Amino acid sequence: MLHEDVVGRIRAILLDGEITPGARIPERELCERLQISRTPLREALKVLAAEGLVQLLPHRGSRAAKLTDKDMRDLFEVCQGLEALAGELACERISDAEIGAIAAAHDEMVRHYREGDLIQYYRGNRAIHEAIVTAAGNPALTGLYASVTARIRRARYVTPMTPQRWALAVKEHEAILNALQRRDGAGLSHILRAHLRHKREEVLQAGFAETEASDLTLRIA
Amino acid sequence: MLHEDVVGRIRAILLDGEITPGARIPERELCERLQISRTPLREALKVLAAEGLVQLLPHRGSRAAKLTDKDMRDLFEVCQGLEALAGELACERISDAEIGAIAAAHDEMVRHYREGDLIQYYRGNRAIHEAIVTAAGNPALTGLYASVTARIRRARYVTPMTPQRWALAVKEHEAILNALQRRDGAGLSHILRAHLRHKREEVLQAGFAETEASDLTLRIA
DNA sequence: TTTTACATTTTTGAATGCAAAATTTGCGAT
DNA sequence: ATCGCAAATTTTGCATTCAAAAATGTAAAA
Repeated sequence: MLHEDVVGRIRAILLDGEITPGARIPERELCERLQISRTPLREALKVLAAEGLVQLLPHRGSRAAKLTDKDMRDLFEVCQGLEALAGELACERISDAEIGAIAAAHDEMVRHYREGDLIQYYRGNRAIHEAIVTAAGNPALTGLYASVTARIRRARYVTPMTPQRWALAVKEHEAILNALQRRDGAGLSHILRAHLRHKREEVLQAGFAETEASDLTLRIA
Repeated sequence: MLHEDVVGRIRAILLDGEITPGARIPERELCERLQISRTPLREALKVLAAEGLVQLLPHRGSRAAKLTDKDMRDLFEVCQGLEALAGELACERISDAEIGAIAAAHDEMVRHYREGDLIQYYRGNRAIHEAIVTAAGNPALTGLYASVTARIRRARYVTPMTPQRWALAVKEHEAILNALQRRDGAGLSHILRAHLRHKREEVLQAGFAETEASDLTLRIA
């Protein structure tokens, strides 16, 4: 009843950016806060280290994993590959109902775009990508995807979203939905790669930042 | 000095099949054998559970993860996707020296094929695939690939290797090397997918087995 | 003879304790 | 005043201990 939650709670703390990348993770403090002893906490930290969210230094405690630019590029590449694979598989297996749900989510996302609501747009965007991965019907793939996106998201970088980029992203999403509806696996795979590549370029251009999100910037994933 | 090894040693025990899939993992026994207390052992088991090699049942201990046919199919699909991605990236980044090393490994593998040495053939085969993934120069990808192949390998299934299949595999490997030498990413990606698909078909046709490897059968990965 | 209820044993999950390593602090010398 | 070194404190890693849950075994009743 204890250990299962602990991993999730610490993961949430890391993803929320409450402990910033590279910062030390104070065992005693977390123990008090979560009202647990060090044993389950340390077990959880080992698990998170295996996931790549935490870095364990022998006799020097654990830190929130600090990702370099190279690490981010690598993760984006893998994310791209996984999404491309998911897209192909999804086209073979997705049901009409699932396509309908994604189409609905897409329309809602486009509405948020028209309203200029970037936060809701990103939320919808993420939901669509996750739905495609889920539609692949491959739990192993879903798990790896979740792990990779978690690491990317944790990086807490910010990127300016220009009107041009935003318009391009929406356009690409139209193509994604279209390919999905035609169940064109190869096509979808191709579009997803381009889509992710564009996103990656934004991110790497922007670099990392510790600043909070302002009007036109937002951490994405 | 303790915990780092423990995960590796237990992983080795699982990969060697010393604890068969589905079997319970006796904590006390392993503690005595590894000469450690339960704390680091349990930490290691949690890590391996996160990797998918171990299954944790609340208040019922841990078991070596039992993979269903579906699980295997899923893992093969992911493996395919990762290798395809690795192939593309490798073609962009691989050095002439690395290509040379892979070509040498390939020639050696073909020699083992000609000699009918299946065990050495598989060893070489695996080395080549790993070299391609490494050549992608993406540690995140390498890590995920290692995790997926470990889970597949651990399944300890056997598959009969017919002369036809073997010949096809070698032929495909010729194509793989060729695409790599031409740095034809798209082509390599395509070939690797087909290659893995064939391998998967063998495996799923054969199903799982607990029997030991005989002359013409061998567990592969 | 079979089944069910209960007590015992075993095993798991978490807390605490202890030794070693690292960081911090304080003191003295230059 | 600053640098260096050593002692003290903190923190980490592992072992041990303790409580709770599950498995097992036994006995009694149908």
